Amino acid sequence: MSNDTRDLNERSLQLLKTLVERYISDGQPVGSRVLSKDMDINLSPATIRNVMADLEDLGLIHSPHTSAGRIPTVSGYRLFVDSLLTVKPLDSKDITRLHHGLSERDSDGNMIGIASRLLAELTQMAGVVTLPKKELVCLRHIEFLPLSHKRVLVIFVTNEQEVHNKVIHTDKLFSASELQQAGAYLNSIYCGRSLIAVRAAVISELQDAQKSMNEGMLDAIKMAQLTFESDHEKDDYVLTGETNLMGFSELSGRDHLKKLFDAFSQKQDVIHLLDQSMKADGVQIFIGEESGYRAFDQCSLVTSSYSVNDEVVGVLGVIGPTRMAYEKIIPFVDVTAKLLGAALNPKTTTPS
Amino acid sequence: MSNDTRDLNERSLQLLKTLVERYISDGQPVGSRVLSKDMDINLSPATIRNVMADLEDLGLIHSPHTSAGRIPTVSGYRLFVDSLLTVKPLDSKDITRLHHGLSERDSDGNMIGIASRLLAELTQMAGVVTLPKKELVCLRHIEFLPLSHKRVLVIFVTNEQEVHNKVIHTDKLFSASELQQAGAYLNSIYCGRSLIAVRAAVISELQDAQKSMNEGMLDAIKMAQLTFESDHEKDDYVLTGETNLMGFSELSGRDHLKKLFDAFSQKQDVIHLLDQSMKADGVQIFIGEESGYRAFDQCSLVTSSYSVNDEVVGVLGVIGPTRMAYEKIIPFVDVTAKLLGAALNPKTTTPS
DNA sequence: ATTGGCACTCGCCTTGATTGAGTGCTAATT
DNA sequence: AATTAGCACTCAATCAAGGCGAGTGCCAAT
Repeated sequence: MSNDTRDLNERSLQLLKTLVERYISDGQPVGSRVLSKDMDINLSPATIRNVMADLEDLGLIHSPHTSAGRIPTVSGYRLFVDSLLTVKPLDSKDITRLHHGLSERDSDGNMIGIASRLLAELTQMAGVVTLPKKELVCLRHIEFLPLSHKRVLVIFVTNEQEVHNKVIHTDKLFSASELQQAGAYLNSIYCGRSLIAVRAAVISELQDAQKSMNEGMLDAIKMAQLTFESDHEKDDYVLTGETNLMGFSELSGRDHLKKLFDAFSQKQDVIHLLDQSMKADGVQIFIGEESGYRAFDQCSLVTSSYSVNDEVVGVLGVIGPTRMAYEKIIPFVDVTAKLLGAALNPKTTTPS
Repeated sequence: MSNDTRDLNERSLQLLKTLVERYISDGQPVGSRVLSKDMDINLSPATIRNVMADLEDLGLIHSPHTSAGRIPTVSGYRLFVDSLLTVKPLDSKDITRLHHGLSERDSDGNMIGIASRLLAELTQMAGVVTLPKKELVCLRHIEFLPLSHKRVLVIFVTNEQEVHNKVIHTDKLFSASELQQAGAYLNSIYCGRSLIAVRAAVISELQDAQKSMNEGMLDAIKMAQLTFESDHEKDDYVLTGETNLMGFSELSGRDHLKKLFDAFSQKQDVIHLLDQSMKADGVQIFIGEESGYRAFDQCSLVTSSYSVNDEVVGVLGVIGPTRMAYEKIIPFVDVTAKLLGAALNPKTTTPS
């Protein structure tokens, strides 16, 4: 038979849609009988069976065994979300919750964590939000405090109110006041620039030899170099509601669950996956094996990048079983991303 | 029959010990035959059976069903760990790992996290470490940065190098330099005192009305009050290696696992449990239902408080199935607690 | 093109028989 | 009096067989 979806007529698509919807809501393989009752058009089970046979040939659905109904394959889900889906408007309760949670007032500063918790709580699945990427993060304040053994505690604030800290080892011993001066100096020249820019500037300063710098300035630059030298704070994300995933029977095979949670704490695979969504803007979906990571074989990931000042700075999303209510999750993720972007935008802060 | 453990003679205890050890290593109910082969003293299975019947009457062991061997009850485990255990010296590899990980050099500052990870990794169970309690935490540095809308970002450093931050809402608008002065003022008077002490001092200052204070000082005190007013940072802990627990078949009932992980993310129950260990010093053990929390029915918790300057400041421990190798875990937790305490002690830092 | 009919497949559940590990009890032995 | 051997008994686990039912595929009729 053909394996081109163009062979599908309107009715077949409608049928596939109904089947996927039914399977998503019931979790049971759906047979020709129930499908015939579920469909708008009246068709006998026999006809349905013929159509389903075609859909199976196209690899859109399949039977777990001879005498069970059909369930969507990954391609089936894919076609469904790409072309058949009728997105539902957001629940008004959810909208209020999102607005309330993501209004910059009352925030304890950690918007990322809040967004993640909201995603998890309102979808009853796992919510994930990446930290905004560093290129877009600009330095607001930096400061040094002395520790024992020629170590120095660096505290720096980025964007509005994100506080970071790091311990660096210096060549020589500095007094508190020396360190304070160094901080003041660095603040005066680098404040407001992006971390990437600061790193570049620092390196070039050091290479240009010490032309017109006094020793204090040089020490300050050196410390800045130590502070920003590596990706001291790797790409990272906040993941919450993992436990929600334990409720889904399709994920609850023991080794499966362990693989999944291990992947969560390794972080690496999740990061790669989220990075891919970074490029495209708008909502993106990975269904089952599409992700390419074994641990997520039975999961779908609905993501959206979020932007500040029309520049993509991060990704957020929801992780759940492939059998999830895409028509609700997709707009939900979309809206959350937009609201988070707005909440992070310093210009747009609503006048009080 | 009697229900007093004094009825137990040496041989019965030896037998119980062997039984528990065997069950811990195999995970199977242990019968009279294997036990007879496992014991030092040569006894026939029949004799063993008689003794086991006594132990069962005392509630120390029980049969899951008529024709299975016996497994220890909670009381059985309790007697075992209290009186029968022969603790094994720590593996030398583990000692090196601990020393290496908890030496203050190379630390990225977060000793608590490191300790937790070490506990989890070396025991292959879950590791938990509470943050040091606040009474013992002293203020080292405080600083304010302006945000939009009359909000102020407070950054303060406690102990050596722990950085905290919080957003407070102020009555009026402050300039960056006003805030800087306020910070300098507060540093000059409160630096080195414990957070509790600072809070008390701030409150009394405010009550004493503004005797000889200028407006700047008053504003500074007010901000300090906002910063330290509540338990802004609740008792908290760092838990790692949760996924290790998914490997144990005895915990892997789906709802059970969910309850457990929910308890972990609620944090509340775990905190209560850990608080109890705070009082006693030295190693403490909760076996199965002893904890009083349903979620931990199948778990044991081996904890030890850790101290800085002979003062208990926190608790760490290991969470695993009741069937765990207590003879190794107990000394392990003990040593880790001592090393963490030493690592946190500012006086004891080894000279470089 | 659609539908009814029918044989067929196969997972699921129940039943029943078998096995084997382990017990409790009693009577014999030390 | 303590220990042991012997024996009947219990009960989970395993397996095979059979019935049930949902659902299919195909064919012939509409």
